[in-house]
Amino acid sequence: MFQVYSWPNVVLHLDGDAFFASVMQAVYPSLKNRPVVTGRERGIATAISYQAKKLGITRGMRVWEIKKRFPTCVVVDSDYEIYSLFSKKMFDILRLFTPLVEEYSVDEAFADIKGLRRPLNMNYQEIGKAIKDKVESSLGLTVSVGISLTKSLAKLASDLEKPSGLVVIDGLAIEELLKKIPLIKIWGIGTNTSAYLEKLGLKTALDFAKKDEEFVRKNLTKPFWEIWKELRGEMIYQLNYSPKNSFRSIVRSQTFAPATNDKDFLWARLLSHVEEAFTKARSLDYQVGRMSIFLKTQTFRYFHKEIRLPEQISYPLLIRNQLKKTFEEIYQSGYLYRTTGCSIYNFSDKKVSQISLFDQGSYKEEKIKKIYPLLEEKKVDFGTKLFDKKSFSAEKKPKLFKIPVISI
DNA sequence: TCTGGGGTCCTAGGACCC
DNA sequence: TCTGGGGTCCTAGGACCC
Repeated sequence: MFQVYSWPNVVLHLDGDAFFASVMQAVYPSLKNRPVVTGRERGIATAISYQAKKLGITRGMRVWEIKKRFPTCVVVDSDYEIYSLFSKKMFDILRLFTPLVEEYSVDEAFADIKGLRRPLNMNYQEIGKAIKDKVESSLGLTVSVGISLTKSLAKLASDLEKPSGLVVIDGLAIEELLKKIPLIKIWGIGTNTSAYLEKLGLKTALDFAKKDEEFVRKNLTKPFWEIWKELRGEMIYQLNYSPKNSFRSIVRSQTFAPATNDKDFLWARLLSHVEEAFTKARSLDYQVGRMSIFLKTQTFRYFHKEIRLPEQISYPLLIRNQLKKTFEEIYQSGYLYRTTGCSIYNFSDKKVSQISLFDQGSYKEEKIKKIYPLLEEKKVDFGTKLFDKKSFSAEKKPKLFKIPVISI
């Protein structure tokens, strides 16, 4: 049933252990071997060192609660620049062994190590060990490594003996591995699908992998068929070696406490999210083809609507009226809202887009472009109330400033 | 896990057209 | 005016990941 020929493909998964917390411990020796939590600036535990996990601290726990209940725990601000520096070093070390590296996220990478046994004169176990040792000794933190026939299997393997684990699963060992894995632990199967599969009588990854194709096609959609194949040792997910420097969408959102139905407040937050999203788009030289805005209520209802854009744009000022109109459509006074946000997508590259001098919209856009830097500096928001971002705190309601109307 | 913020991909079904 | 059938495009929404 499973792929038994040992190594049709060899995928290595490298995963930093409690990465953000471990980086902090590597950078600040005083934190070594101590319970450490990052995310102080947000008031919520983002990453938790293994020592802190032992105390019972979990992701999302409030910082005040941690300080109160676990006084020995050190809570620090996140430092994404340091994380990304360590991330880069980690990937560079992996590249000493093979150029075929996919940087999957800041703390995870896949590598194709097929065919390296002979040139390195090591078996796959030894190659994994060499990579792991090199990363750990160079960076002063631990990582876990999984090696198997597909990405999905390699990911399960790396997770099996965390922290500082090294697990190699060849074709013959797949069944033993999957036996131990509950459905929810499979990459790509979340709470909904695992609950659904349990209803159909399955419990483990092995139960799922053992089902025949007809069952999978009848009961599940394509993404799960792919996972099913991957678990059986058939490589469906190819590695992607191109650096991640493009986006299909950009989201900016913020949750505040307490929830509110203050319309001016919500509108102002929303506008600043739109500005932020477009600012990032401009920094990438993207023009924006589509966008939507959303509100989430205290009871986790989600209201959102797409805004029709007349053309590809770079500055949201052009569509401020539609924005306002759409906001009015989704805002209902009967709810308390906890989150506002905006999403922009359908990008085109500004450099290659055509700008016609006779095009009314583009002309207006050119004009806006000239005055926009001034506006950004002053945080002018064209006739509505605006919040100074620095004075904004999720805990207390910010002050309102009245800004004069400017027209162009 | 009582829920922060930033992403990706897939699919059903309505609108519209012939 | 009613009717059948099929294709494509688009949007909302679901599910999942780090």
